[in-house]
Amino acid sequence: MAEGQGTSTVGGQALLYLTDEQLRQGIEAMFFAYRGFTADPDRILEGMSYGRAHHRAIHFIHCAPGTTVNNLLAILGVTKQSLNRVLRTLIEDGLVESHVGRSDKRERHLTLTEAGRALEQQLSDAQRARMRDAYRKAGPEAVAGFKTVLEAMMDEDMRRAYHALREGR
Amino acid sequence: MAEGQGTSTVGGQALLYLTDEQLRQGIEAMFFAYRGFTADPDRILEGMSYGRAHHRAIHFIHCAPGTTVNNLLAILGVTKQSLNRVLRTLIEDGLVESHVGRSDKRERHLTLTEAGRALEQQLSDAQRARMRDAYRKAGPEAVAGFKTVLEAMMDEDMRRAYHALREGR
DNA sequence: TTGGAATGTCAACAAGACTGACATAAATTG
DNA sequence: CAATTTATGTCAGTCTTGTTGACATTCCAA
Repeated sequence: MAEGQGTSTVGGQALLYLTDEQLRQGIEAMFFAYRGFTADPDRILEGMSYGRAHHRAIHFIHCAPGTTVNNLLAILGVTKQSLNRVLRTLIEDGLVESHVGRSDKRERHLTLTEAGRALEQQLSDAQRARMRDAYRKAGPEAVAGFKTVLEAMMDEDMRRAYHALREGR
Repeated sequence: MAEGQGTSTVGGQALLYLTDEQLRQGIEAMFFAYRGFTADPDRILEGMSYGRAHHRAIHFIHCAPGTTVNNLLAILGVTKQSLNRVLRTLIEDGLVESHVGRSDKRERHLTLTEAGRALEQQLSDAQRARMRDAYRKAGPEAVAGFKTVLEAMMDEDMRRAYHALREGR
């Protein structure tokens, strides 16, 4: 049990006394942890004229190869104009390929090229390394709790997107 | 124990078999959860010509009233010029007050005005409500694990800042 | 007392988000 | 078949928030 976190048991169910101070602590932990979470890929990307936006696109194209622009838009939660700028540079630079859809020719299906996969690997290696270290330090029960809380924190539609990605694999 | 998370016990210590896929899952959970985490304050701020940067400044000035610009800079991890723009508008709009330091006149000490405290309250109410719901859904053990992993994910200097805030209260 | 370090401000610029308008091509519907 | 809707791409302009460079003020130490 975490220190300073009041609990009691009513009808066999543990309850939490959540003070504002405890919630604030969680909010700040989230803020600082997210900075750490993005720090390594950011460092790699800086100087190669890419940013976090490119990283996100590359990540999700890797996860769902052949995904459409519209699909990616929904996952990333940005406008098509914004995504398009990023995709254009990635395609120009030969990291992403865009193929006209077979059945629906309006759609463009996006995949990583060999070079794209190499960069994806480099970025996700760095991010996974930090994640792995954190998981190791914290231990398996903490990791399970971590994922449970994160999922509860998502909006409904993001939770759907999150699970959809998982099932698609 | 979370599903699909292999564990074994060696010398009394639980070990994790962390596949790339499991780590990726954590990475995506972090991405989607952070979106949810910032969604409510973002909604409140949109239309009042403030953004996330203003929220962060207000949050940490509230936590550490009388803090200096330099101090805030270290916590937020941005350049002083970037912070200054945000502070200037907050001061112009009467949400933040800046007082020249007594002992060191180079320093400016920052505090929230009444109006600033009101906005802070509104923003953090929204964010805490989401946090509280997530904590309730997940349960006390999950919350403990959540905080443990987040802390392990921070950079060393952010962890220091995080603990310093806690002690200062 | 003088030069450097610390602190904060102003100006200009870049990345990446946004909106709105519009073009094109393909699919769908009446 | 004609009209509409859908998926995508593009241009122009704006906003937020990050950056660097230049500079003023204040403090401190040699």
